[in-house]
Amino acid sequence: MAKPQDAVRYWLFKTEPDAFSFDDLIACPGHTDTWDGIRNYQARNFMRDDMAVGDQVFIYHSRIKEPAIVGTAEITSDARPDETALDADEKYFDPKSAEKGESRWVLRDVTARGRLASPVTLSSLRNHPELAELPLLQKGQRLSIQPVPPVCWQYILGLTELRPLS
DNA sequence: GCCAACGTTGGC
DNA sequence: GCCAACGTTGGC
Repeated sequence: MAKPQDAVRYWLFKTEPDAFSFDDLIACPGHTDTWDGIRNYQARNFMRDDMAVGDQVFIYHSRIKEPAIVGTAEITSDARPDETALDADEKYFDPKSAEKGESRWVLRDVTARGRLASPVTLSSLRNHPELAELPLLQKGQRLSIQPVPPVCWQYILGLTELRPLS
């Protein structure tokens, strides 16, 4: 019997598609890119401490007319320092990290795995009492990286077809 | 574009 | 260490 810490975990990553969309991730070599720019301690701690290679991720498009989960991805690297925090030309430059010469933020590689046949919108998620525990649906939450309870992961995948990428 | 919710900063 | 001011997020 697998120990709990060996279990695959599930996550939800938000992104604003105008800045970086699921299709942008797919367009990367090997469907893989670094998930950088996380500048919130709780989100960082999830990424640094609680994820493992092989964990599964919903990619969620935020700040658009119909926010929605659009695809899945997989964590494909360990955490490493997010050096974009040290570069004053970067959007997510962090003066405090630069001052120390050491980034306090981390990133991981993420690889796109499958596209949802139809996006599962935020408003549709709210229609399912089975998803009451999903952090995304809690009032006032705005973490860009959130855990997804395994039961919710399975339930959401049951709402539409997942088409694996070649 | 508005604004509620929430996180961070910095003076004291 | 408190907390007011400020900045950001993200649904609507």
